[in-house]
Amino acid sequence: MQLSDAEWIVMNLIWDSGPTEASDVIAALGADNGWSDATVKTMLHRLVKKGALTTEQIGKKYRYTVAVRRSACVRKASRSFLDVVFGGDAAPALLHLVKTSKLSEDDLDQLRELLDSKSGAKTKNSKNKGSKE
Amino acid sequence: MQLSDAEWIVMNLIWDSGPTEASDVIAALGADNGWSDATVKTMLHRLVKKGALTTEQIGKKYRYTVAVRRSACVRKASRSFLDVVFGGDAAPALLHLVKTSKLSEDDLDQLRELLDSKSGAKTKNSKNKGSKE
DNA sequence: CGTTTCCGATTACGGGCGTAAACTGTTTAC
DNA sequence: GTAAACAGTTTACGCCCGTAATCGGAAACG
Repeated sequence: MQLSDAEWIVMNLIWDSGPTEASDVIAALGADNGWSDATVKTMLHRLVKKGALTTEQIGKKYRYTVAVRRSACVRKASRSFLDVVFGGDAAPALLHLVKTSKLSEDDLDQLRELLDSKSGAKTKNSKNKGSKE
Repeated sequence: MQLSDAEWIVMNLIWDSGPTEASDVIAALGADNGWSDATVKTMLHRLVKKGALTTEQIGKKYRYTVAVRRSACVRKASRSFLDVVFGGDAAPALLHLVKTSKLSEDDLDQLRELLDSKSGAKTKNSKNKGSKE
């Protein structure tokens, strides 16, 4: 599933909130993004058409429900980003992102753990590396 | 500077190779991407029009030279990717990318070092702050 | 009931993009 | 020097996207 920038905003909301009515999407996103009601409705419609959302009719209203897994879309977008900007090479991308991102101590710790878990099961502690290079 | 996917391919080549003639761009990218000569020429022209490339006439031929810094484009694309897909939150993005990427032991070590250097340990040896990314 | 109100569907429109043919001017080969 | 080759410029076209007005049917209100 291939989402445009604006569609990501809508999908992110519905992934976070669960099935949502159009009016709620409009309320939640319209003002914030400067979208008119019509614009939001168009996007919902297009998302249904492309299979990212489904509508179920609840009583007389419709609810929009995600039909694709967020993780799949994230994976696809990430892959595309890596391919386009970094030629598919993840390492420079990660170095860049880490360098340019604000990360909390907690974030850093989580990342360290993840790195270690990817390093065989060696559970080596990274804290004792050479201090300067 | 905002580059389309196809434009990234062209720009990546010229960033890597330095000033390049159209024929060389066509030779390097055309077959590989299934682009006709005309397609490559169109993209070069559009990149000039949008200010990403300049043409200098060397003798009777033209060379296309980058007019924007790669780092600036990478930064912009990364920012946009983070904003769109992860709501601007770098930490989940990094966790995801690390999880889903194949990384060599060297890559992992480099990342660990970088993480450590970002940790409160803002040691006074700030000699490597102007990294090029 | 008829009219207003909601809400989803249809239609619209300009711009960007991928793709590429056609045009034009210059250089080169016969 | 006239034709072929090359290279940059114009024009083209269909699709996606952001943005939105309008249509049409059902519900609610008076």
